[in-house]
Formats: sequence, structure tokens, C-alpha cells
Amino acid sequence: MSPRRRGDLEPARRTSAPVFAALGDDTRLSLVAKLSDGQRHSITRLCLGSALTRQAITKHLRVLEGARIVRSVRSGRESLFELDPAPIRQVRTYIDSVSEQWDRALSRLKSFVEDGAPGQG
Amino acid sequence: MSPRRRGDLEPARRTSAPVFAALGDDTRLSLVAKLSDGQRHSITRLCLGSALTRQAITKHLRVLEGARIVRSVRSGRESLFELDPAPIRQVRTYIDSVSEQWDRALSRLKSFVEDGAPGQG
DNA sequence: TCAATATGCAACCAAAAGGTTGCTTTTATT
DNA sequence: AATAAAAGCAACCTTTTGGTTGCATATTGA
Repeated sequence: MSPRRRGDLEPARRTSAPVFAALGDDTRLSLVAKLSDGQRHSITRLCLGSALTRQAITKHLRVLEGARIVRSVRSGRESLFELDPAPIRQVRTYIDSVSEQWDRALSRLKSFVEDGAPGQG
Repeated sequence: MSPRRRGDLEPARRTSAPVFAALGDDTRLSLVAKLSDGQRHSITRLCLGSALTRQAITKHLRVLEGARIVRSVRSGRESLFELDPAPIRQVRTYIDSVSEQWDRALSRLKSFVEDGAPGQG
């Protein structure tokens, strides 16, 4: 029926791609790094080391929020951001399954060659 | 001197962001999945299940190649692509260090709270 | 209440991303 | 030699991204 060869990477793919995309920016990765101290930070605080505008940083935070990597709570006049480690763990699992599949394929290839099978390249 | 608080995530960040960006697309993730069988595939082969044009797929392959996730070798009239697992392993390591840092921070927070320190939120 | 602080909102802009179509070139095949 | 197959090149288009500036709004604090 549906093309389900190989491992089960394919369901997790659609959910992983947006997380990868959100992590695919240096500014956003540095925001994640700052937030990986497990605490809540205001936007102005997160702007500190950066050359960018507050609004630029805000946009990046919203991108991270869209990928659920980050949550925001309003507290008084400031909005505080905190990391949600779940999506990052999820892509880690995805990467693991890709690597694992690659390793298995390679060992199959190896034993295939060791058996002296016909030319493979 | 240079702002080197926290762990050593910061050097690896600049090299990881492009890899994340390259993985942040569903089409490209599916190409990676196909190539994770450890074998070389031609472009037309990689186009098979897709609704996109060959040229679109080619562009995606070039993006993956730019991030060193994939290598291409010309063989006769076709150009064959194969996965290079190194960059993916690299981002996996990066993710691990972020998670690890988060876990450490959380356990520090926890013992801090257990010591009955003044209000933390 | 007035001023400072923190953020939100919106318009705008340039560049990059993702995709298409059409044509050429190279390599196989018959 | 002629045809078919595989890929490359280039122009073009639309949407998204990453960033800016300017102004409005909400919340503190003196």
C-alpha cells in the first residue's frame, strides 16, 4: 500500500523539519543557549549581547515560539521567555534514528562485501 | 575578556546553524532519509516519490551539499549523491551539550529551591 | 500625575528561498 | 548516426526571512 520501506523515520520527519528550521539560525541558536540556563528571561535581557534591534530579537523569539522550542509568559510590563526542552529532545531522537539506520545499512554493506558479492561501485 | 560564561556551546554554534538550516526542510529531510541507506543515488532516482521537478530536487541536493551533509560524484552521465554522516553527528553532539546544560541548570535550580532560598518566581 | 521602561504593532525593504519553464550539453544505447 | 536519458544552466517568478524605523500602549516608580 503506502510506501513504507525502511525504518519509521517518515512520520517524525514532518514534525522535525520546523524545529530544525527554527534552530537553523545563529541568532536563534544563541537565544537557545542563553535560555538553556533553565530560567526565564525578558526580551530586553535577551537583547543584551546582540547588535540587532529589540524587534529583530523579538521576531526570532516568535519563530522559536512557533516551533514550541520556547514559551512566553507575560509578567507585568515584561514578557518572559523560557525554554521547552521537549522539541529539541524530539529532533535528537530523530537524528539518532537516522544515524542508527545509516550505521545498520553500513554494516550490512560491509558483510555483503566480505561475502565477496559482485561489484558494488 | 571575551564573554565566555557557561559551557562551550558557543564555538560549535556557528558551525551547527547551517546544518540545522539545511535540515529544516521536509523535502531535504526526506532526501536525507533516502540517502541514509548508505548507498549512492542518482538525481532521477532521488526524484522518484516526489511531486517536485528534478531541478527543484537538484537545488535541495546542492543545499545539502553546501552544508556537507551530502557529497556528489559524477559517474558517466549521472551524478551520484551519498550521505556524509559527520555533520549530522556534529549537530547531535551540539544538541546533547544544550540538553546537558539545561539538565544541570535544572538540578541546580532544584537544590536551590530545596534549600529554601528566597522567591524564585 | 509624569517620566521612564518594556513591549507591541505596522509598514516597509532587500535579499534569499523555493519553485517553475525552456534549452543546452554530455553520455548511453541501438 | 540518431535517439534517448541524465543532468546542467539560466532566467524568471512569488513568498518568506531577516531586518529596519516610527509610533502606540501598558506598566512601574518617583
